[in-house]
Amino acid sequence: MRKGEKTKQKLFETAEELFSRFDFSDVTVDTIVEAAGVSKGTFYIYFESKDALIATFLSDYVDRVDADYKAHLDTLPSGITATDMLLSLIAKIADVLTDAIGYYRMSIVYKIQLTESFNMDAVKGYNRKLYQIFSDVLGQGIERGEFKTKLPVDTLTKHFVMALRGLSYEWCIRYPDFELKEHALAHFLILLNGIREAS
Amino acid sequence: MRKGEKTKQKLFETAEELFSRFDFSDVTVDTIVEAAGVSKGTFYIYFESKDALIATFLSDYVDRVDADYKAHLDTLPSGITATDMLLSLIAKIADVLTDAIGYYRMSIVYKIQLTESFNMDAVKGYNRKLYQIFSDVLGQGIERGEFKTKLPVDTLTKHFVMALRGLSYEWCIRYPDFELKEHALAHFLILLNGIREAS
Amino acid sequence: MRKGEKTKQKLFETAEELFSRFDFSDVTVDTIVEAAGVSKGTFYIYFESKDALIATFLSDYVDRVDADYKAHLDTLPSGITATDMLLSLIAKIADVLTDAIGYYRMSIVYKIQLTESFNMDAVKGYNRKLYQIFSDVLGQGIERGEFKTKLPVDTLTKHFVMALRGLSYEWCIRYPDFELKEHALAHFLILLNGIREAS
Amino acid sequence: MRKGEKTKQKLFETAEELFSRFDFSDVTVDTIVEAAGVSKGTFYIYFESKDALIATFLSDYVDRVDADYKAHLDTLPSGITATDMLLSLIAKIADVLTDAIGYYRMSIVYKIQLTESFNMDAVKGYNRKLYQIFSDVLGQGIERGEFKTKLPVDTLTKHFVMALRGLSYEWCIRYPDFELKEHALAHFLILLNGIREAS
DNA sequence: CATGAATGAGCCTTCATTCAT
DNA sequence: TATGAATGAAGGCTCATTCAT
Repeated sequence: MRKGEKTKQKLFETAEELFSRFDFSDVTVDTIVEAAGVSKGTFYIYFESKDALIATFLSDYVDRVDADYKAHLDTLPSGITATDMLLSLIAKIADVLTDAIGYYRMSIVYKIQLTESFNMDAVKGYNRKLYQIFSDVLGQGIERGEFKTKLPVDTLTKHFVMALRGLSYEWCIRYPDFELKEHALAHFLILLNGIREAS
Repeated sequence: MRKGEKTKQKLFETAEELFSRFDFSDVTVDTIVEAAGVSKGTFYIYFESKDALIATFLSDYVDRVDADYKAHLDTLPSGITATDMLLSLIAKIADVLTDAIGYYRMSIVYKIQLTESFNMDAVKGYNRKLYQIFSDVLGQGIERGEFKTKLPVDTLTKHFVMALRGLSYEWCIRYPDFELKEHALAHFLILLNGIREAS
Repeated sequence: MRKGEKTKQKLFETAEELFSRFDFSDVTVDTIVEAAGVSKGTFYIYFESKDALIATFLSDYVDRVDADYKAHLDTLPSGITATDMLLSLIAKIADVLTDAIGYYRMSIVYKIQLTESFNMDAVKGYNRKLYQIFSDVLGQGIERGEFKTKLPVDTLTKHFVMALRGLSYEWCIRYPDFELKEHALAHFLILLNGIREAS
Repeated sequence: MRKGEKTKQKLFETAEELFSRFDFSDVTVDTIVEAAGVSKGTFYIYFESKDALIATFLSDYVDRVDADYKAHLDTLPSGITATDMLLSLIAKIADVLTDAIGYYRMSIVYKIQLTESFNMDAVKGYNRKLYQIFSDVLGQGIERGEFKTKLPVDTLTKHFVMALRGLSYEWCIRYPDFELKEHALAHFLILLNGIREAS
């Protein structure tokens, strides 16, 4: 727990910082250890390989972001409609992506998900917290009769999360010519409209 | 002109085959020439660089696919509703992606779009043929009063194409646990529902 | 004598042009044949190798330049002193180097002489025409009692030609901060002063 | 720090040895590491690139040689004439070139100076130690009235250093048919003669 | 005479990983 | 725990030369 833990943490934080600025393949083990001020051998004491480090990094990442979204939802007044909750959540997500994460970091996450090398179940799994959040809100909307669609909640959830992903992806590849928040809100208005009446 | 063209084609086809199975960065020039049965020097007679080959590959790719979609639309009976046209197109696209292209190849295309190294304007541009196709169909739907939304056609088009991209992306990263066609049809039903009434 | 000779000449002239602008090693056989508009195979019909071409090129070169100097000397009035003849020759040489040949081409010649790969006897041999010219002029100066030095003519010649070479070399490596003509005349004034009296 | 330094030195010395026998472009990194008995990767730990190695090599080189000349001059008795000092220096230089450096290594230095790729200012600059040495001696000669020329010291210095360069160059390209020491002394006698009287 | 497709050794460089200390 | 020297396979690319047509 002493020195070793500290060294590992320093390495990890240094890597995080570098990953947020450069492509994974452009961040070499040399770069990391030099920036962290430790030797190359030390790196391999704490991480089995460069890939293992990347996997850990991404897992951590997603956890933090999701916790942020959950916290936001908890701040909303209880009397609000499901539609407004959802739109508020979308706005929040757009803000986080735009301001806190940045298109570059997001691009990396998307790219990594397309690569088989890493086990990214934590990130893309249906069990991710974000799914739970969407599911909760949509469930409330249905219960209250706000959404009359006959589709089951978990199906709806999948569609909505997927739409979010589509928007984010679009933002990444069109950056900086794509206003994420504006497009996202417009898009979800269509979707919400689509589930308001029984289909 | 005979032999040379043949060799170039052999190289290209070999590369295509390898690209469909491995990551671009995992397909080396050495791999290609060995598989094609020619020398390394020969490769550089026909392709300026590895990157140039990749760019050509992707460009070719998108062209073929879009032409396929256009052809499909032309086979539909003229009396069909815009909604049905669109759903038929979606079904066709899902089939093409699933059967002809394959999730791996598609992953590559998505990944490459997240990389700045290549000029993939041809692929991601709003002027891609696919946009035109969606735009045409949606325009007809509005003219005929089938879609009462007040959103302008080109805005709608962008949303629909984006949704398609979101679906495809999801399919790529969930493969093989994601029924593209089924999800896509369901998703577009929501979207179509969302634009049927004036919002 | 027909077509073949023409092709060889075209190749040679193209090469000459390229050699005057780029380093030998930067002029590839590909460059030459492309510029000459012939195929690579053709090149090897007329020249045994790239090196052989270079050797021919340099030989030709020196011949032309020396003939130029000789011609200049023949235009001088017969009553002129040996000192003035020599200074006039030096001025002429400086002009030719500066205006007709250029420092780049000259650098190449100097460099090639430092390389064993080519047989540059034609260029550096004591039998080069330039030696003869200097020898003639110095001989006249001694006969007329203009130069009282006791050194034999051919020794003097070697010293003078060498001094010329030193000046040219200096010019090459200091270009463009070295006024060749001015320095050369000043330098030869010292040398001429040095052989005017018996030593 | 022990082992590493040793390896770097071994690499450097191996390179030196190879550079003294072959052209820079003929000495490949492969050649060097094989001769040094280390792996290719090791080379790049200690030298940023092949060019960097060459630059270091040449810089080192000139430094050593100049220090040698300076040391020699300091051994001369103080009562000696400037003329004798200079001739002694010339003799020393000729010896060093002939015995310690060798015509091949010298050829390399001359060749490299004709190449723009390297920043050889250290070698060819007027501020090189050798210039200072010549300048000092010539200055003394003028002060003492030994040289009555009206040319300023620094002009004289340039002419003399240039003459030395011309001699060395001649030696390089005529080797082994050129007695450097003998020719150099004879040549400088002419030059010294040329500045003894007011011109 | 001429072509141009094909060769392949060679070049410089990178980088994840190992291991003796 | 930590070091850092050493590795070597791999990468993309060049170019003088050959040879079947």
